[in-house]
Amino acid sequence: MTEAPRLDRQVCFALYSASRAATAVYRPILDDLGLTYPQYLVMLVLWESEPRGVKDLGEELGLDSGTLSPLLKRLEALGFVERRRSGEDERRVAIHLTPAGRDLSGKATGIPQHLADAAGLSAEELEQLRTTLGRLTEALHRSH
Amino acid sequence: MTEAPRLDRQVCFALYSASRAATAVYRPILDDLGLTYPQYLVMLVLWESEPRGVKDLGEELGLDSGTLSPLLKRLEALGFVERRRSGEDERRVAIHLTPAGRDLSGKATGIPQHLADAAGLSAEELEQLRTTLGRLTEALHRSH
DNA sequence: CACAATTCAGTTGTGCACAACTTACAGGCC
DNA sequence: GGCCTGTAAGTTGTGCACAACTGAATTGTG
Repeated sequence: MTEAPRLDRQVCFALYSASRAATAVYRPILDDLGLTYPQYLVMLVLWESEPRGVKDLGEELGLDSGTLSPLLKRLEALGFVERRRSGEDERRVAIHLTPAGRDLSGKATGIPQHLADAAGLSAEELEQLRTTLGRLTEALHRSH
Repeated sequence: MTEAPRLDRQVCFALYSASRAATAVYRPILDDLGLTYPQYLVMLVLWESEPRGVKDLGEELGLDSGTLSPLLKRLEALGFVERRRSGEDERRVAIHLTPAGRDLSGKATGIPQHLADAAGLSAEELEQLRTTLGRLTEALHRSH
């Protein structure tokens, strides 16, 4: 009696749906800044500390150069970052914020609150969700 | 004192990371079946009941025809589904399973267990996570 | 019946993800 | 020094997501 798994019982589908729904909530807000969601993530990392190498960004976000290289070119075309070959190590490209990129940080301040407002969950629930997801992601990465 | 949001405090990033980590766990398993993760989701829906229209599938999965049309063509090329124009309503395309598509269901039986094993969470935690994510997705959709 | 509005699937274009590969550079080893 | 191994970033190709649009078929309304 082999039974096909059911869609509505899959944690994986719940994650996939929730993730897409969350970026959909962010999309119109980020549109105002001229950013996509992955570009916003890169900016978040840079706002914490810069310059950063491509590999460095990749480790922070779990993305490889195949995703980041073109994304960073687009951010550079938008005038938010600058890519400079490192002098010490010619292999490395240091990603610097431009003044416009730094300014964007202020406009992005209230963005996470939008998600919290739209989420329909209490602050504790959101906090617990974040923690659980963190543990889950860790475990999934360790598993292969 | 406008402070830039921090990456590691964002529920949205936690969702995004966990979702990608989960599909990464599924990827090698689904490779054996010849499916991508979104293709697997479509098959899950069809295994529950078929034939289904494109719009019908889209509502179930939260995907539009722009995503589904080419995906279904690939599933047809793989020999797992057949697309037939409906007789009653010539606008509609009914997606039928082929025998090969039906057979695949058996091979997919154990897949969700892999995620559960890799998750490092108890059954209750997984169940609670699924429920919370469901509520979150609902609320996010309602919010716009 | 006529025809306007709606619905369904598909197409086009952009931007991720990710695998596989390439190129350029760095550092160690003989 | 010459070579070998490893590493950083970039390129290519495939497959989603999703917005915007197209074209065909159906439904609603006068």
